[in-house]
Amino acid sequence: MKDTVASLLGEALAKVIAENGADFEPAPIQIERTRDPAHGDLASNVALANGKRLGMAPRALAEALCAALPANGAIARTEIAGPGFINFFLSSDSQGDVLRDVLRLGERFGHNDSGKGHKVQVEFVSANPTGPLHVGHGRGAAVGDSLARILAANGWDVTSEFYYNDAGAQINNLALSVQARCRKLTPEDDGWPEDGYRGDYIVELAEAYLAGEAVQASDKAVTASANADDLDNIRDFAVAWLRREQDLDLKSFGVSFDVFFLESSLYESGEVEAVVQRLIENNATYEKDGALWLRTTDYGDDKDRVMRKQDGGYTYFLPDVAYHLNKWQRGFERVIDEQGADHHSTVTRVRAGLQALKADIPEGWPDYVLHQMVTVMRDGAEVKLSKRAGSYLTLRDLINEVGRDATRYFLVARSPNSQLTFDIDLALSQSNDNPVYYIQYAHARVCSVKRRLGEQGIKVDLDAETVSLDALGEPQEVELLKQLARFPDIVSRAAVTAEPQQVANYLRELAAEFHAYYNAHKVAVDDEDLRTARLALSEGVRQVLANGLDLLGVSAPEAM
RNA sequence: GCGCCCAUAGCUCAGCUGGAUAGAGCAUCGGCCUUCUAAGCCGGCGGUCCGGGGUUCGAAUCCUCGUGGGCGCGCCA
Repeated sequence: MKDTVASLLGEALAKVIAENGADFEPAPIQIERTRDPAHGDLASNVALANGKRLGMAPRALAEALCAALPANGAIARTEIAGPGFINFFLSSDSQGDVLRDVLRLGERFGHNDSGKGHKVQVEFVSANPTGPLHVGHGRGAAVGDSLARILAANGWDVTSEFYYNDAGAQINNLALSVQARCRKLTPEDDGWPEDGYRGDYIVELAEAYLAGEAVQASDKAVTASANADDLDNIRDFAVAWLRREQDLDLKSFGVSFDVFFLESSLYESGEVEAVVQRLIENNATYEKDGALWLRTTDYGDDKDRVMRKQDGGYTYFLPDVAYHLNKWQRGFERVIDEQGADHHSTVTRVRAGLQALKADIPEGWPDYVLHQMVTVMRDGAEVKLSKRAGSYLTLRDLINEVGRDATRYFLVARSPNSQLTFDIDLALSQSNDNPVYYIQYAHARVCSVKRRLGEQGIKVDLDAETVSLDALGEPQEVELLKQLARFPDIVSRAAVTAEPQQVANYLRELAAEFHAYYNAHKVAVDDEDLRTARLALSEGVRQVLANGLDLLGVSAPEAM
C-alpha cells in the first residue's frame, strides 16, 4: 500500500516539476504511517522536502500535488495539514485487504523473499567448552537464534553456526583440572593447577570420567578410559561432556545449530598456515622482537598486532582470520557474528586481516552484533557472578527458574547495544508488568473465543476471500487493521538492521491494542455479520502474534 | 590517555531511521468481574528527552564539544 501511494505521488511530483519548467532530481518520496488517526492512514512530507527547490510554499506545492495525483480506488481522499503534509485516507476496502492477506497466508504472513535465497550465516554462542553456559551466552543465543529466524523469514538461506576451540591452553587447563580432581585434589590443595577451573561441574566431570561413562554430544562421542594418567583421554572426554551439557541447555532454550566448527580444524587443514603465507606474500607483515607482526594499522587499527609469537605459536586472531576466510569461501554473502561486546576489539582486527589478504572481500564484511553485559537482579539485589570462585548463575538455572519463554523474551527484547538488567522477580511475575505473558495472554484469549464459539456450533474457520468485513468500523478495529499492516515492515526492518527487539516491541503494542479492543467490544455477539467480522479480526491478530512470537523463539499458548 | 556502547517520567523501557501535541508498564491515586480468560481494561498524577553549540522548513533522533556510567585496550582467548 505504501509503495502504491509512493509511486502515485512520484508521478504527481514529476508532473508538477515539468509544469513548472523545473529540472532537478527530487528528494526521494517518503511515506509513513501516521500516529494520529486524525492525520489519515498514511502521510508524506514530499511537499516540505521539495518546496524550497521548486520555489513554492510547501502548502501550495502540496495542493498542486494533490491535484495532479492520479485517481486510485485505494485512496478515499487526501488532506493537506500542518506546514504542508499530505495525509492520505485509505478506503475501507484496502484496509480490509490486509486482514484477508493474514488469513490467506497464515504463518507465512509477514514473510518476504527479499533475501532471494542468498546465503547468510549467523554465528553465535561460540562458547569454548570449559564450563557451563552463563547468562551472557543466553543473551547471545536468544539474539542470534532470533536473527536466524528473522533472516529466514526474509527469504535468506540461513546457516547457524557455533565455533569453538577444543585444543589450546584453556582446554589443557580444563583437562589438568579434571585430572587433579580424579586424583582427589581440591582447588585449595597445593597440587591444583594454577588458574585451574574450580566449579562443581569439575567434580561431576571427574566422577563421570572415573566411572568410564560414554558421552554423546551433537558433534562428538567419547568413552572415558577411567585412567587418571591419560590426559589426552581426559581432555577429549571433558570437551565432549561439556559440549553435551551445552547441547542440553541450548535444546531446552529452543536453539539449534546447523554447523559446529572447530578451531583445530583450521590448523589440521593447513588454512591457518596458508593465511600466514598469503599475508607475508602481500607484504602485510614484518618481523620485530622475534615475532611476526601484521600491519593492521594500514586498515584502521590503532597499533599493529603480533600474529606469530616469539615461541612460534600463533595468536588467537590468526585462526579467526582463517576462519572468516573460510566463511567467505563457503559463499556467505552476509555473515553476522553475534558476540559479547567485551570482544569488540576483535572486529577491527579480523576485518583488517581479511583486507590484508586481498581476497576481494568487502571492507565492512562481516557484520557484527555485539551485545552488552547482562546483570541479574533478584529480590532487588544484584546476583554476583564470580567466575574465579566457580560460582555463577548458569543459563540452565535461569531457564529452570523462570522458564524458556520469559528468559528468551527478556534477553531479546532490548537493543543488544544496551546493557541489560535481567530482573528475575519481574520475569516470574504473571501480570501486566511482564510483557511475555501479556503477549501470550492476548493470543490465548483469541483461542478461547474461538473455542467457545466452536462449542456453540458456530463456524470459526473463515474463508479469507469470501468473509465479509464490512461490519468492521469501530475506531479500535480500524487501528488494529493498521497495526496488522505494519508487521511485514517490522519483519523486513528487523532483518536489515539486525535488530530482533523490533519484533518484540511491536508485539507488545499489538497485544495492548487487542486487549483494549477485547475489553471494549465483544466478539460473540448475536449479529452474525458483526460476529464473523470481529472473529476474522481477532484471528488475524492471533495469527500475527503467533508469527511474531515464533521469530523470537517464544511459544504461543492456546490457553493460559 | 585511546577505542566501542549507553543516557528519555521516581523505576524499567518504547519512540517506526528527521516530522505534527514525546509514549507504555511499574510505583502512586481512583474506577471496571451474574456478559467471549481480571495474566485484562478505563481514568488521574508524573518530562530541562544528560548539558552547550551546530545542520535543517522541522532535532529525543544527524554532526560537534563536554559530563556521567559500562566494556575493552597482552607475544591471553
